[in-house]
Amino acid sequence: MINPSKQNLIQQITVDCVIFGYENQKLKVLIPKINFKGDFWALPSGFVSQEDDIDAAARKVLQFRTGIEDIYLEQFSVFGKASRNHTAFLDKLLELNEDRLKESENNREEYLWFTKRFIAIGYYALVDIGKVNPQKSAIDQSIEWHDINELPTMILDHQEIVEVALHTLRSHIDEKINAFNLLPETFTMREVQDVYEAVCGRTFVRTNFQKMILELNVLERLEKKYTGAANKAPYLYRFKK
Amino acid sequence: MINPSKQNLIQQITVDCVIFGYENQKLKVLIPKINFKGDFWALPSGFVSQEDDIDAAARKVLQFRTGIEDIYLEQFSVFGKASRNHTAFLDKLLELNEDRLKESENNREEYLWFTKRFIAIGYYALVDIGKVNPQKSAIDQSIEWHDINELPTMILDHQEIVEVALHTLRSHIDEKINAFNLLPETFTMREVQDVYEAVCGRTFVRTNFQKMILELNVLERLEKKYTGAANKAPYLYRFKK
DNA sequence: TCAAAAGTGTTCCTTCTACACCCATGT
DNA sequence: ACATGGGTGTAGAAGGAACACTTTTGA
Repeated sequence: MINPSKQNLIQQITVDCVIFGYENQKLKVLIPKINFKGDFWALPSGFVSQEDDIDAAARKVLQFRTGIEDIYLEQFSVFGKASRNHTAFLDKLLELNEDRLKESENNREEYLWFTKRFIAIGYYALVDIGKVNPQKSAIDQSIEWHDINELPTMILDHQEIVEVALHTLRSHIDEKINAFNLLPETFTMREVQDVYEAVCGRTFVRTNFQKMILELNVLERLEKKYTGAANKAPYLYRFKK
Repeated sequence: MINPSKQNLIQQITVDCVIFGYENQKLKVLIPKINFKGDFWALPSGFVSQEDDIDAAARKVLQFRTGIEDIYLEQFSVFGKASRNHTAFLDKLLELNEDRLKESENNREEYLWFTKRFIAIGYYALVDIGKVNPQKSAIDQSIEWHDINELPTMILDHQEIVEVALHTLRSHIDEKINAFNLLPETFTMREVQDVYEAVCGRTFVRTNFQKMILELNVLERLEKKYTGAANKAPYLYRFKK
């Protein structure tokens, strides 16, 4: 990585991204693990270039991590405690990795950059796991989808950031369901319900769910879908243009 | 003002505050006018000291402008376009005020500080105008309450910031009505309704409003209030502890 | 004919809205 | 008595939740 203190970035600001993923009725979060001794997990995040809108900065993080171009994302909150810095994390990391990390002028500058207090602007997105090929950054050991109920212990306040993101996602799911591009061009009501249940972490009564969704007035009904299964063929739907 | 570029501040970040005020069934916004030729209005805002939580930075702005200690405020959004800078505004201001503003090393540094791109973290509050004695800052010519429907033309995107703040205020009024400390210790239902109508910019049917508020379950009914008016005495209420 | 999954309709219940109606108060 | 503003009740509409019932499908 190029020493960020030498780049044309806004100081003390990060965009921290909660990338929710959906697959097989499960809601997950994409979390990289840092390639140093000591099991450190941290949300995908990035700095803000002087030339980028903060939305664009977040978009870059998401595009890099997921490979998806047209991704829908939303800013949901800011985390700005004065005590919010990476000092404790970095010191622990340095202690455990003395062998790899030597003192140098460049490292010193980087240390000073990173240990300043940082304000995080939180963004979330929700993507189809099947369409994503998660990308490690240069400092990552791995990057994986973690079930929303089994998150690893993350650095700083990243746990809280995920919680606020999840809360926002749940409360906005109705308006955003088509923006996330999770469903194929045409789909059945069952598939919509599966997404809702994974996101909201609860079940819905099938028959009432159908009415609820149809009343949002965003779907149009197409022909039936014959799957070969021994049961009634469900209708296909697509989002209205 | 002390040259901000010499203080221990986070760069390129402001907290911009939309201070809503209520009085006589009217909703207003507190907006200073800058003490230079050219009619420039700008929302009260401040920088973030390295030692302050961003919430604390916003609180300081509100305390200074209103004199109120225990003020309830809420962060609602971030405005972070790359093009978001004060250059156009400052150049206009310099052009109109050549006589007062001379080139100097200090002014030059200040100019460079202010013309950088800034990210604004938006906060709003709602206060009782009767309890506030609006304070001008050193650069203000005046500071006044403006009716929400007759706002002056403000610099940058401050108009949009107010709109988003208002939208957030309206959607949260139910949960926040007691936090804002707008009503006296005891009050009538009519007074509550007046606040709601001013904030929401619409009327409510009296009888239904009463039920709606009582179902929030935050009020307790006290004795009646005899005003001397020739009509039935209304009950007094107060917020439950 | 049967099981599985999907579609429709109904019942019950809660909430919202408009409004009728009565009550208390001081002149 | 009466105008004024406040409190209560109710009828009708609208919206949700639970569930019974029917239909479709391939084995």
